Amino acid sequence: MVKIKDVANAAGVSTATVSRVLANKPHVRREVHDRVMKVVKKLNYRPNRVAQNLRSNSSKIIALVVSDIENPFFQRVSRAVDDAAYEHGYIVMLCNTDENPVKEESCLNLLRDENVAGVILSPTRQTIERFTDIPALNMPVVIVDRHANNLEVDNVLIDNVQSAHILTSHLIEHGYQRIGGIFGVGSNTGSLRHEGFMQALKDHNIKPATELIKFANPREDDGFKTTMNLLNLESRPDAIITSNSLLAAGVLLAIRESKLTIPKDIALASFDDTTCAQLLEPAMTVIDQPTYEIGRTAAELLIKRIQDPTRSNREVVLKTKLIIRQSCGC
Amino acid sequence: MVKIKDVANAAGVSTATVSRVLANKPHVRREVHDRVMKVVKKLNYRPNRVAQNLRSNSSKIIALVVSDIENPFFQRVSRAVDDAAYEHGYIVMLCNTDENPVKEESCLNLLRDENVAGVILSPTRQTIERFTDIPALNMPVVIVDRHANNLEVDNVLIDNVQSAHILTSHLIEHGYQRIGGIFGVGSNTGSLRHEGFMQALKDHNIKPATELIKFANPREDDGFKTTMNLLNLESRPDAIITSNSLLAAGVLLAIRESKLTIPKDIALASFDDTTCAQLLEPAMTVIDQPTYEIGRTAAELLIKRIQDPTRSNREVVLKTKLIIRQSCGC
DNA sequence: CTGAAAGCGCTAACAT
DNA sequence: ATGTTAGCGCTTTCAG
Repeated sequence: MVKIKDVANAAGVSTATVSRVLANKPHVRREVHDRVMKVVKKLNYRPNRVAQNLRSNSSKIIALVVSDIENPFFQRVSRAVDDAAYEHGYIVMLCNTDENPVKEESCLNLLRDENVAGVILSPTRQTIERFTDIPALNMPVVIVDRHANNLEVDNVLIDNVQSAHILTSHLIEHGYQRIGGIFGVGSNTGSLRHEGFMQALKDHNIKPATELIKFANPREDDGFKTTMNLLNLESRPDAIITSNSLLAAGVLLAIRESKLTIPKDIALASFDDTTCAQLLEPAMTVIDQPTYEIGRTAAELLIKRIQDPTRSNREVVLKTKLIIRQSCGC
Repeated sequence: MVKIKDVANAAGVSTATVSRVLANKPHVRREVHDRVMKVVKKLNYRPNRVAQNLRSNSSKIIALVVSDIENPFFQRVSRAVDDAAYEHGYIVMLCNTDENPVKEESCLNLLRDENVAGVILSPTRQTIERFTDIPALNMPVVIVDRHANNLEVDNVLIDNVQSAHILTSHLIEHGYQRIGGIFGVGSNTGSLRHEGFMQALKDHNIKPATELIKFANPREDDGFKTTMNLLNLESRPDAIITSNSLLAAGVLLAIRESKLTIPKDIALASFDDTTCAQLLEPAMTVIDQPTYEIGRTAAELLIKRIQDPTRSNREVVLKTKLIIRQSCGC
């Protein structure tokens, strides 16, 4: 492993000069600069990032902490974060919290111990509630998926309440009356989307059928079980809305198991436009979130803040889109 | 930021003792041990991992380098790697190469500069061909998806050739004769699966229709375009096999665009059992790879090697499973 | 414009 | 059993 001292010796300068050259600092004679660079190339020297980090207290790693690594939403976000990071010379560390506050905290601590430059966090509900912990992290944080104005962080999100309202209203306006809803339990987005859902019912003077409104672990199997219960009710729903694509998959499976037909017997609409939502027949009506944009924006906000910690905080709200397909009979 | 010296002072011992206590080293009196731990708790001391890394030349970060972060296969693998890493106190860094050797090399170099403990790599084809570079990395490497016996690495893989053979034979044995194939270009698995495909045709005395056998970027849009070409041939295929789920999605879209029906007009079979493959109607016949197992095995092999670098290298071959569904009319 | 030297926070010989 | 001390590889004053 060739180190800065080797380069300095070979170039006949001090390590300080090599360091200056590599950091493109001023006050180095052109001739010396070139000589050093030549040696760097020749020896194939690469600075030890760990030593740089320890000495200068700054790293080129950003972290992405998500609640479910297998949710297509976060997959697309990761891709965007990775792209943006790579463009700026950062690499990304990915952590999965499984919506578990203990795991989340342990993960955040570990990241701080590694002195990462900053983190993009999709916080669990509990974390949101004791939000004051985040400043204690003492590093730049961008929060995705959740409004947090009284905090020294940037955030990027969509209007979950409004989006759920639009999706629900769409169903109502096409004649559905007994609309069931399955929302992610313990997740921020789940409860916000529930809120929009309820509001839409209210705005259309529909009395919510509480037995049709459920919270479930945002995964396929729980979506399935919950739906089976709904379908076995005496008066089953004529439509179901879910707060993410994993739940929707479970609903679909349950509907099929029950030999019902979409949209004739029951309609289905969900958040997140996945490939699968398009491929299904009938294709699914969804709220499309700008997932790639969310990830890229978060990464760029974070990198800007790392470069200028005094920058004012900002909140970026991105627009969603209702994509109307055949799963609700339109 | 409280450091080891603060703990030492508060406990009335030297930093060496604190270090010993924290590392659970022997030769520390019980009483001292307890006193130190109490101070650690009280001050909420957490060792700086960067300093530890620099000094002891060992880190608790493992890296996962994949060719396409959005491929469901790697998503499931990531989850497994993340789970295993977390259990052993490691965190994982995720890098995406887009099957681009330049990006891959830059990424690998960066990881070495960060002194990561080891990397799980799904190498690009080019890298495989100039395989000698990997030892130069000078860190433990586990290769997934590719056999590499003359190299000081562990690897975990499936039998791609055999799996493709099984899938192809299944179609042949159900009467399909003009079988098209779309394989990922530039990817290892793509060419191995192509090989198994060709072998199966040969073993069944079917003359391969070369105009039906294509290599494409393993993504939905290229799967679509390639399929449109195949379907517009004078004598179109009666079945199509793809080497991954992204390509299969494209094929499906193209078949639908062409108003053909699966499996009546054309059959379809693919690698990777995704939720979508199950949800579709007709559901898709696939080769199911044990993705979670692959990721977990890779992570465990890596961690074992990190802990014992002298361990002999090994290759783990995991079994795949043919899942027969309705997309090929059985 | 360049070099000498201190030190980031920690671990591991080597003493005692 | 515990303390002293010398670095890990780098950046950054401070002198010159």
